[in-house]
Amino acid sequence: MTHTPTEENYIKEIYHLQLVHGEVTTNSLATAMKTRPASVTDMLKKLRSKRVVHYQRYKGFSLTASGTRTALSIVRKHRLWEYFLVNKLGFDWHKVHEVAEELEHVKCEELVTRLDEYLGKPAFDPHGDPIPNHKGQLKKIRQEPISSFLPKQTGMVQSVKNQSPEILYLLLHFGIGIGSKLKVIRKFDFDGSIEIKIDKQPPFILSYQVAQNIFCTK
Amino acid sequence: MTHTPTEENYIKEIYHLQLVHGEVTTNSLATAMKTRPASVTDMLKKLRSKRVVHYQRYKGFSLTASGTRTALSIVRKHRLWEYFLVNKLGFDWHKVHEVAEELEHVKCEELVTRLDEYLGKPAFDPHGDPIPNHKGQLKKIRQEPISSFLPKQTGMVQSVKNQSPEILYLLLHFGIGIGSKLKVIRKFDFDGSIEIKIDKQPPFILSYQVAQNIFCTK
DNA sequence: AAATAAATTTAGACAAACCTAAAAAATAAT
DNA sequence: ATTATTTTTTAGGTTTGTCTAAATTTATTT
Ligand SMILES: [Mn+2]
Ligand SMILES: [Mn+2]
Ligand SMILES: [Mn+2]
Ligand SMILES: [Mn+2]
Repeated sequence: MTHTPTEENYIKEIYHLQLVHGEVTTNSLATAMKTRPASVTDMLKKLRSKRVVHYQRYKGFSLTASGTRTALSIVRKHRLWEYFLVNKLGFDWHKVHEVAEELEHVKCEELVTRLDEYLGKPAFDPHGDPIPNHKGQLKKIRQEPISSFLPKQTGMVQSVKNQSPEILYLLLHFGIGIGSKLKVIRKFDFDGSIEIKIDKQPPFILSYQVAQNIFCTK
Repeated sequence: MTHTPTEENYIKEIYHLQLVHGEVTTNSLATAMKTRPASVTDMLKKLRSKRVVHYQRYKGFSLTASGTRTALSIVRKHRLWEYFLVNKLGFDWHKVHEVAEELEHVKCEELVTRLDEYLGKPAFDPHGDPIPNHKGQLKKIRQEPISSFLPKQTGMVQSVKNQSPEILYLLLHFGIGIGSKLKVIRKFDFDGSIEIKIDKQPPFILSYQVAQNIFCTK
């Protein structure tokens, strides 16, 4: 079964919303897709006819097994391209999502296979998100937000939850990236902000909003 | 001015037809685009309103200066991606056109610049066609079809005119690629076929149809 | 159990890119 | 100079993905 770029974007978004919130609704999908609920309903009928979603009017919807496989293959392409853009072309990590949003729709199995090989079959994208392998399998890593770490504890950055260009750009300027080792110096109860130290850099303060989004392993 | 992928494909095709035949007509463009003359007329009105073509009904059309610049930038992207697919990902040269046909529409100036840098600012694509530089300038090479060479003359392959996957695949199997040194052994007047020798390979015969399409420098 | 509010779907339209069939203009042939 | 042929354009429709406004169903309050 072949899908239009628009269908693929819907499929990917349904997958993400299911993963993050456990469920999707017409409204939440409309918000995520920056479109109207009526348009979502139209698309759901189309995706149902293509066996991508289970859907009964007024009763909700979810990806079928085959729809999930499709979603994973799109996510795979998206993240492989992001990896390419950052690690081969030297893009900053906050500029690649938008471009990968287009590249992910290029239709060519051989391209995905060769790109994967060329990149060395990476398991994580530049934002620390797992890249599904050719079978759709994901590597999982136990990780906690740095905001939950205690003073004197050290964590290694594994991923960033909120991936807006704004927060990624901020982290770039703090010198924080995937793999950075962060030591918690102290926490300020008043606003939840945290003082952080990176080796060979002066300590600095992260707001709670930012710290919540930096996921680390101990 | 921003264009849809469809508009871009029309612009590129108008450019090619103008280059190869000196002119374009509604019918020739319809054939090239695998669509109907009526659809071409619709698109011409749209492209005129976007100042891409000069167009008067029943009087013909041609690219404006700005339309030509746009065409060159699409050709540039197409050929850079082809170069990438062959020289970085290891694709065979007869499989890349179709994929580049999609990649060329990805909208990101920085991507083109970085890709160009990454590839070493190549001047020719895998089929020997010139890649416009960032200013839209093309390198030209004096070249003749190997069918016009005389016995005992040697030529170096610079480009292939007909670029259907079929002829490219055939050449691949003969071991002929850009840069190959071909020595003409003899020519058969009956059908125009030519006996060719490549160093360290047994001689072989090329049909006139094929020989006509292999362009070489002396 | 009604009434109200929220979520979802339907109805009807629109723009892009395509189509077929018919009309109009340009070109070629007599 | 007509007539015939070819080329191009218009007229009117279709499909995809979008929209707004109205109707319907479900969920929440009272
Ligand atoms: Mn996308
Ligand atoms: Mn990512
Ligand atoms: Mn194209
Ligand atoms: Mn080429």
